[in-house]
Amino acid sequence: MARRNLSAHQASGADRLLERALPELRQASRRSVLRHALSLFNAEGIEATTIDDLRRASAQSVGTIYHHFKNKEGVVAALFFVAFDDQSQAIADRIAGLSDGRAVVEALIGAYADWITAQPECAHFMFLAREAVAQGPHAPDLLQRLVARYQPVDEVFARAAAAGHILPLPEELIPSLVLGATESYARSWLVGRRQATPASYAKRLAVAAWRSIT
Amino acid sequence: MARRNLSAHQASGADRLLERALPELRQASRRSVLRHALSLFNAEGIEATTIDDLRRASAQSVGTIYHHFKNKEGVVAALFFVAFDDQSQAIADRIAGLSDGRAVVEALIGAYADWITAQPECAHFMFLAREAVAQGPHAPDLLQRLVARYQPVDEVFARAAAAGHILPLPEELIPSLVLGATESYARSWLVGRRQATPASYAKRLAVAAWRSIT
Amino acid sequence: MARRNLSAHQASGADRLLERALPELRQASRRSVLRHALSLFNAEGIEATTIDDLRRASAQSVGTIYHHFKNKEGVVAALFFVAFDDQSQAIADRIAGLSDGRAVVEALIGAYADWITAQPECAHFMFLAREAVAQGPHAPDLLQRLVARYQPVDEVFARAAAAGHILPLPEELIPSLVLGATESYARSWLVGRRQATPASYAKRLAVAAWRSIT
Amino acid sequence: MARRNLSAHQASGADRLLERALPELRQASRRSVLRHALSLFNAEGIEATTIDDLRRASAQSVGTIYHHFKNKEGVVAALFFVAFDDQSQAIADRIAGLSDGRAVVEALIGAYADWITAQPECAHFMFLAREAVAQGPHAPDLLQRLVARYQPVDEVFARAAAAGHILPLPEELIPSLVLGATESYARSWLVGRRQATPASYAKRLAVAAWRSIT
DNA sequence: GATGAATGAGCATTCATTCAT
DNA sequence: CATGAATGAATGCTCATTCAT
Repeated sequence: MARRNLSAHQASGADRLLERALPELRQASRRSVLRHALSLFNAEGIEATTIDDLRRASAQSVGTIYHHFKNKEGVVAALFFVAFDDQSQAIADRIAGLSDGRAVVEALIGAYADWITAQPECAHFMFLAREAVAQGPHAPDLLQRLVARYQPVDEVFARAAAAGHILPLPEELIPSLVLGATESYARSWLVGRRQATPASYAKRLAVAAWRSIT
Repeated sequence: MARRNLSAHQASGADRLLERALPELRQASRRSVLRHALSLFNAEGIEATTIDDLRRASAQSVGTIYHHFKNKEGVVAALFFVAFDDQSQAIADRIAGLSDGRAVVEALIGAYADWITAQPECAHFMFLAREAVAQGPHAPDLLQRLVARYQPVDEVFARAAAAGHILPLPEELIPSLVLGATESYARSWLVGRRQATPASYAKRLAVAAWRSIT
Repeated sequence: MARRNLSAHQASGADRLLERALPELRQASRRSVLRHALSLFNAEGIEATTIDDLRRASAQSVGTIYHHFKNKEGVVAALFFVAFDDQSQAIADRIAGLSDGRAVVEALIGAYADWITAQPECAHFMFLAREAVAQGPHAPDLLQRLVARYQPVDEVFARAAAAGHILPLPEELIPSLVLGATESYARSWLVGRRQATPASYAKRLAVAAWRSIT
Repeated sequence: MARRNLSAHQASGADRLLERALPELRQASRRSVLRHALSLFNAEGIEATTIDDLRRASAQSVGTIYHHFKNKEGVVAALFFVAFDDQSQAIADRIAGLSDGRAVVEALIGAYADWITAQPECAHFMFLAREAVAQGPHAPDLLQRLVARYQPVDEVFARAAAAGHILPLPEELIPSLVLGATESYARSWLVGRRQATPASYAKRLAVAAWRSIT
């Protein structure tokens, strides 16, 4: 059951992320639960991590966990959205102002690869939790955020396609062509099957993505 | 909990696959368990499916399931390898005799997309079970089969790289560049987020893959 | 879990009763808790109603509930005695001044049936809570009030028995003979198994009660 | 919470009843659970009795209890219906062949009072569990059995009413007039508020019942 | 007095696995 | 070989109550 221990050397990455997301002092117990949930979910798997594991690791009471998150599913969702939103922000920051297709592809893949490399714990957890969140009661939240994240990208691509700068591809195929390879490599790296960081391949992945749609 | 019902119109696909893999008459009970396990794992999730669900659906006794598969993990692994091997065979059949890089990419992606389209239940289950198998006691089996499957492909790519027909890319990056987009699209289609079959995009995915490494 | 909804058309009955019992302005929060406790206890059952349900419905804080009622058992007891006392008053009003056995039976059954018909919510709750109160720390309170309520009736019956107007029955049997049928019918009506109100049968029940002891 | 301990001197009554109902050797574990459930439910209350109490008292495993009864609610229902059916049989035996209204009233009240006196544990539990069963998933079972039990009685009363031997009373009022007093006294006796057994008053209760409807 | 965050013992129930028949 | 009754550790979750602010 145990996966590669991602927490040792990058703990501070996730810590900083959580402090960014939950800055208030009164959120300390909330943050403690999420911080340790991240490690445990990654190390043991989501289903294999019990509320009691969470309680013990975060030094909070069961009641407090349920008070803040309502549910085990609520802990998963809260953590997922904290990570998702941070990732979205990183992407938005890098894309802001760009209108050239190629530049957007580079920015998107760069931001994605860099964020995953900087936040391997969160990134790994996002792959773990994604399907559960997409099938759970927070599915609408996820959908709305996905639309918001990719809207600027979609618009640039639409204009690039209209201008003939990229191939006239079916719309539902483009996301896979652009991000499929990066996601695939990131996934492999996160589970320890690859050595070099996604960030180190960002350029090549961006070039390949651009070539695959032009 | 329930995912898109994959079984209705393609039941015969998985049925035929299982008959190919377990042809003997005495394997009928084994086959029945695997057949219904496939549906249940896809519909409810692997962890959410209980041995008792399996017993009820397959009309076998608990004892029989344990006799054939040793434990629940054994059912998952058996089903996974039946599907994996069938997929490997489909790929091997299509690649056999090819030595041109481009032709191999087309064959590989074509075989992969076609197989997934023909066996959506098995394909979906493979995505569900992959991490569990890769972490479980059958990890070595999986590794060995992966090596065997991709050895011919790797050799062709190595020669193509040496001949300068493809870019001199890091070896660990190539699988993601070649199959990442296809896998990404297949995953989305299998959970119902895409309409057109992977098979229908096989050509375009192959072209994109080839362009991304040349 | 849900019982027949008693609250819709008779809400005002219980509201008036509570205003009679807790007239002071500062009792508003107390009254609000009791008002909503009545509905919830009837709808969900006493044990199934949580303090948090009470808090939400009454728009009070947990602390306030505990301040006023000490604990959950205290809410039950307070509500029970408010209802009990109102019912006792209705009976006392109707019996006052009567000394004839038959007239007392008619008055008692009439008052009882009328009160239950006018206060179905309170009456239903009294059946729900009675055993709990009789076994709890407020048992002496209940006993004392029961004695006080039935003392005038008992005296009239004792004189009637001495005068030979009613049968020489064992004392412990009389309450059941007089009120058993009315209580039985009221119980059935309150849970929705009978259509006509207890009040509409009060006359017949009184006649039957009188005949059963003469 | 604790009620009067009914079990000490009458244990054998309930034991015999359960052996009548579950005679098979293989039912031993089932019977043990029901036997101890009866005592615990009566002593502590149904809601206050935990599955773990049942497990400990009956010396069975949790799994066995759930295997046999599915639920805590299932234990309650099983016990209720064993008692109910035994009571129904006692009534049916006494009523069989009677066609005279008065004789039927006497037989019904006699059988009822005698059974309660002989089976105070079961009788007490029936009062405890009745509403829960009537509201739960076994409500239809209860309804059907009630109809079956009282059908012969209803027919005799209908003929007696047609012949003018009893008053032309509303049908929904009759059960309360006939059994209300007996039920009321039995209830009081079972919780220890009365000394003399229901059986010892059966005659008087029957006379009173008959007078109340004629 | 009023508030509501925090507590943690306790509960019903599940389920993979065993093993006597 | 096949069966399915029996097991009991483990789990997610509830909820009455407390108490610092």
